[in-house]
Amino acid sequence: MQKKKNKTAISPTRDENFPEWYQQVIKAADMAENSAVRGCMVIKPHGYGIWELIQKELDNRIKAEDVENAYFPLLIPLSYIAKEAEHIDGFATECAVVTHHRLEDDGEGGLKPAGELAEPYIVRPTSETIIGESMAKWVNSYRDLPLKLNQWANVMRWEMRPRMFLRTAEFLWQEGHNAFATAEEAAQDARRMLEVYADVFENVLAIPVKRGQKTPEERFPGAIDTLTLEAMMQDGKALQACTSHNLGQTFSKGFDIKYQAEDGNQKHAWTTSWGFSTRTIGGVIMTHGDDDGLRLPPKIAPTQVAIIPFIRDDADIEKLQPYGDGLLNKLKAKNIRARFDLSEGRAGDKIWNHIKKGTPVRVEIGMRELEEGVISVSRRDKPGKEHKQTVPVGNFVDNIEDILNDIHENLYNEAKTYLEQNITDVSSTEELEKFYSDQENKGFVRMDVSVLKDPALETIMTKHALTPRCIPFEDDGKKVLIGKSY
RNA sequence: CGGAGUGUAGCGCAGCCUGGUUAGCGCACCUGUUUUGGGUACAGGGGGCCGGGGGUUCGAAUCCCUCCACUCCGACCA
Repeated sequence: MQKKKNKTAISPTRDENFPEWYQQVIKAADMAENSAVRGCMVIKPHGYGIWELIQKELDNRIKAEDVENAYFPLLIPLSYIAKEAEHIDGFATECAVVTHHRLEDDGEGGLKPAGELAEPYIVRPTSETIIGESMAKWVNSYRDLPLKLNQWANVMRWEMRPRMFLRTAEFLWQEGHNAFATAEEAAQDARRMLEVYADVFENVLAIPVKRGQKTPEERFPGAIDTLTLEAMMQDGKALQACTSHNLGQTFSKGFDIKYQAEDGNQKHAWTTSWGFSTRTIGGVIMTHGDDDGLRLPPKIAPTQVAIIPFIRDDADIEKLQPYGDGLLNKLKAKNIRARFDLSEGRAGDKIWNHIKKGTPVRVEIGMRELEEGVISVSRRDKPGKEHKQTVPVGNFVDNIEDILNDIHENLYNEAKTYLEQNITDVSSTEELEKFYSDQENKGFVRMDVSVLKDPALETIMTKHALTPRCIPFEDDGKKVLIGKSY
């Protein structure tokens, strides 16, 4: 009867043990599980359904920026990545390397690699190099620019410490790669694509973010400028959500992406790259989840409205089925992702399953509702049956978009309040030290950007595992946010 | 890759220290009855290479060695 004592569907609670809570939410929501390969996960239908919805939203926005989708190979010749010193420096330690192309009998009942490759391939950790190689071929004149490409792909980084969604050895993402004739265009592009990401975070995922610039030490290997969105998880740690890089001429020089300008001279292009990954799903969990599990913002909920029948006997089903189907069809006609759950099983269990999976709206129908032409509506963002409301079917159908929007707003505002309340202004390194020495304190600290040149900073940062998260645009580059991060 | 911990049924755990019947419990699952509006109740039942390999022993979930995986704290990173 332990479950009855627990008022929460997930144990431990966030307060008791946040990392363990995170794992349990993923399990309870049936989103993903570990695979036989270290650091790699199986994304189950509910987790992948969320990713597909995120993809659709982001892909539409990317296309609206006149970027075209393409696909580049998984394997990259070793020589490509070796062309750019800074780049290889950043990724060398986490590259998977393909050295053979055949298997043969090892004489002991097993198999061994054979057919050693003359030049090994690496499994892409990112694709700047192989795309740069193509761009060099495709760009001849200033008329070929800008060239804007995106690919949806998997990449592999051999991580030392994998965590579901947040840091897996293989992950899914989109990587955009744009090339321009001028430095200004590239700089603007990096900033614009960051804004596309911010739009997805705020208006699709309901996650508030701080837009800003990375410090030089935190830049992407090979970038001259890295822009980031930093989100705050419910344990006060930062999650670097997305990054957009101004690569300057690093890769255009490394791969000879040259064009003939109007004046007839050969010039190197200016490039950007920008990525958004499945890590985001981890951000959704840690931003919105509660002690009953996942809470999904409606725009990425595979099921937005779950209709759950309360059946006493078989005679009920005959009457409730048309009632539920009627509601289901009306919702579908409005492009609401609704499901009518007529499967065998107890209504209470179905309710809890939807709670754990984060379904935004639950509708209960029974003989009681049927007789009065009403339904009972519960919202995942307002837990507890005291918030359950009984409304006429027509009224509910008319207002469903508003309800979903309201849930989105509510989740966003809750997270926004948390973010702002957990940013503390601090004016000296002594205060910084004092702040993080108190275990009760969490979140980000905001300091004058000049602190980055203070020799006293590094010791404190190392001691408390802090990093500069970003130099936010909203403070005109005068401030820096510091915090612990994932 | 360093430090710490954990691997026993789908999930959560006990048993291990002090080796010895058919390896237990709760939830989930199956059958039946009973119930039905935030996880009904009772009864019966199915499901385990006790993470893998090696060793010690008459005998290993239990002791020793060694791999592997997972989790946490770091270093590194989306």
